[in-house]
Parts: sequence; C-alpha cells; structure tokens
Amino acid sequence: MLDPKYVREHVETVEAGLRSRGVTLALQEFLAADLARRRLLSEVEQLKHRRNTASEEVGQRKRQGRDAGELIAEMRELGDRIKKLDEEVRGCDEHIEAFLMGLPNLPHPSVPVGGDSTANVEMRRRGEPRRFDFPARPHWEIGEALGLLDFERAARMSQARFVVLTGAGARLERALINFMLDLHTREHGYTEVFPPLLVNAAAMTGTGQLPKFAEELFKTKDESLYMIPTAEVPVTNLHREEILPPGTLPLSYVAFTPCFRREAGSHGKDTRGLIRQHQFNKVELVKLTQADRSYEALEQMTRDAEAVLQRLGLPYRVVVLCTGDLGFAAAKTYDIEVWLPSQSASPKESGTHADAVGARGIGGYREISSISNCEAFQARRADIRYRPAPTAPVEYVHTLNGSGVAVGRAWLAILENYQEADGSVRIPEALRPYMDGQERIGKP
RNA sequence: GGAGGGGUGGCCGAGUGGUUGAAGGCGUCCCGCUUGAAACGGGAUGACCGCAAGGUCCGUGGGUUCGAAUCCUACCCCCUCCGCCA
Repeated sequence: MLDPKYVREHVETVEAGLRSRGVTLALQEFLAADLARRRLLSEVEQLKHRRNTASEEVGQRKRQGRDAGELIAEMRELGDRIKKLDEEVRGCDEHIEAFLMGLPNLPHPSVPVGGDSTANVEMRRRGEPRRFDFPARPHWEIGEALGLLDFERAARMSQARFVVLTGAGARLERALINFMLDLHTREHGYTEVFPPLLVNAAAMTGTGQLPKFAEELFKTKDESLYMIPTAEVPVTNLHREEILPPGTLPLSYVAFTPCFRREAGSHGKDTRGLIRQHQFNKVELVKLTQADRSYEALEQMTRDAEAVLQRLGLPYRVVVLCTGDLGFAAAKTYDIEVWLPSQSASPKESGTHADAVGARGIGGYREISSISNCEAFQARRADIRYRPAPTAPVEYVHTLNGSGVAVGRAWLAILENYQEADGSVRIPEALRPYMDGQERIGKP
C-alpha cells in the first residue's frame, strides 16, 4: 500500500508513477473521499470531546448526589449523532482502503520507463553459452529418455502442469535444494526457515497477492486458507504486526518450499516441460531492512542469487525490469535469466539474445530468479515496523524478496546445458557432493 | 471430536460501569551517587490520526448505556485434560 499522506501531498508524482506502470487513473476519487473523511473526522472528534467532558461531569454530579438528568438527556441526542458520523467515517475509510489496496507500488527513479519486457535493460552477462556439436534436445526429451520425469502419469493422478520426478531426477531436485540452502546459510548469512504452506487471507493481503490476484491462488474450501504461491508470503509475514527493537535489522531469511499457482491466463503458454507448473519448488530469499539500506540489500541479494548459477556453471544474464514489467508490490526488480538451448527467441525477448546460437534452435535466456525491493509497500500492509534507535519513533521496514533460485528451472537448465551427445547428463561439480559423488546421469 | 480455562502496554500482571491510556513489577532511556561498574535514588518511557486543540485503541465485530477494559452477544485465537493421530 502507498502511504496515504504521501499520495495526498504528491498527487502528480503518484499519477505519473502509476502511468509509467500502465495504470491510468485519476486520484480524484481518492482525494474526494480523503477530504470528506477528514471533514467528518474533525466534526465527530469535537462531538466526542464534548461527550467526554460531559461524561466526566455526570460522574462528578452523581458522586455528589446532584441531579444529572438534564445533561444525560442532552447526551443521548449527541450519542446518536456521533454514532451516525462514525458510520460515515467508517464508510470513507473502507472506500479509501479498498482504493489504495488496489494500487501497485511506485517505481524507483532508477527503473527504466517502458511498457513491456522489451524495454527491460540488460545489466550484465556471465558465462558463455555452450556451442553444441550435436543437436541439443529440450529437457523433457532428455528427462523422459533417462527416466527422470513423467508428465503422463502425473496428469493421470493429478492434472496437466504437474510432474513426477523419479530416481536420479528426484534426487537431483533434492540435491539442488540442499545445495542452495547450504550456500545461502553458510556463505551468505541467511537464516533457514520452514514456514506453513497454507496461509490466511491477511498474510496474502500483506504481501500483495490479495485482494487483486485471487484467481492466481489455490484456496482450500472449508478453511479459508490459501496455498502459498511463493515462500515470500509466509516469510515476509513472519514479523507482521511487530515493532522490531533497535539492532534487529537487517533480517535475512532463506526458505525452501513448494509453491502453488493456478496459472490462470497462461493457457497455451509453456505447455511442454517443466517451465510452468502448478506446483514447483523454490528456494526463496527474504530480507527486512532499514528504510535507508534497502537498495544496497537489493544489490547484495542479487549477487547472492547469481552465486547459485555461477557455482552451477550456468550462463545467465541480469536484467532490470522496466516500469511496465514490474510486479504489483515491487519498486525495483532484477531478473536473472538462465541460458537455455531449447528456448527459441520469442519476439518479446529478441534482439538481446539472438547471438546465443546453439546447434539446434537459437537458444535464449529465461527467467530463473526475480529479486525485488518492495520498500515499505508490504510493510505497510503487513504492519511491520522497527525502532531505529532506543528513543526514536517507529518506521516501516523495507522488505525484499528474491528467488535463490527456482529449483525446477535450475533442474531443467542443468539437463539442457549439461547434456551429452549420448543422451546422458553431466552433473556440475558443485552438486556432486549432494549426489554421492555421482558425475553423470546415464541410462538406467 | 468431548470438557474446562483464558486473551489488558516491549514482557509479566492488577482492574469496583464514571480523571484507568490503564495500578504494580520487569525491561529500556536519561540524570544523580561512584575512579568505573554493580547496587541504590530520582525522572522518563505505547501505537495510530492531527499543525494543534483534541480524538481513537484493553483479541475482532455487533449490542446495552448519558458513559464500557469492566455488562450482553457472535466470531477468532491460545492454553489444560480426555479421545484420536503422523
């Protein structure tokens, strides 16, 4: 949520910021409701003041055995008036709140302006895309041939966009999870968390999934709990409604969880393979920082996520998302995109990676991690504050989250990048300790 | 699932329908004493809205009342015992 006071005082800036994100709306509605609310409030507060002093007077008279009937009669009328005004104020509050809850965050000034992903700006590339001297195959072909994954059986017991991993495939998944958790906890200073996978509506509202994006979530029928679409939700909400004492920040958490997404509106997109599933594993990074430290934390978190790909020897690039491509809660986002030989250059992404050419298909970069600074947007919704110094007034924390990284996409990136002409897959050095030293996955 | 108990400030904990935003304690901060520290003494110490005056907040919502932390009601959450269970 945006700061109502800031919105009131910077209407033009806010409208411009929203416009750059593709949200065109006038704040007229908000300003009117806000003004009405403040008028009503000052009126009702005056009445309440009178009621308070009169109540005191009644008490005094009664104690002295004097009559208070007249005053009481007068107050009865006042009480009705107050009740009515209170209701009107509440109406305004709800209106204002509903309006603000539907607004996305404002982009940071450093974010490039643009309408869609073609305006994203590449920051850097690491690693050379491999040149294959044989026809490189997509991961679903490699995986099925090696008996690592099974979409058919998954669909039979579940639905499309689910998968069963078996044997070395399941093990590779587990190895990746452990590798990432160990890296972030041992070397990057994150505290490991294993949170609930079902959360209530308040938590979803805190991070911004609700009220606007309910159609993306799986929801339980009888309890009103939602399955998390990312660990960002429970982990960011870890400190909801808290005031963190001085010296607590920054807090850095890493969580491995499954994630569940309806993928409504993605029909026909990425239908083959592991890229887009209803259920997938992710290692998520979350930081809570002081308000003046969040942008250095964003850079650090991006480096922490990049380290995963570097250790795995996967080529990638980092892009900064333009205003039009930002997520709802984010003020600034870096995407890390891994190079996949199976990806064809979609029109949206062309121009920046067409030079990465494999033996078959052109190959392309595909998102494997997204790292965002939400500033105080989520903290305001989830009411997460801190005290900068023992006697200082409280402030909202800044929240950041980023994948460190998406496990399923790392899994398929390894299959595609480490495939051999004979159909086997080499295991990156960094993962071998997690695979009992196994160097290669071959035909069983 | 059955029976009972309870939700008050950063924490513990009092609270008769009328100076209780809330005693007392702990913690924290400032001052004094001290070479320093501890101990001790004094003072301060919630959040939200508001320029301020002032208003709001005792799990949440509704109700009774001139007036509710205190009475009624619905809901949520926590705890204990029994049953069941990974």
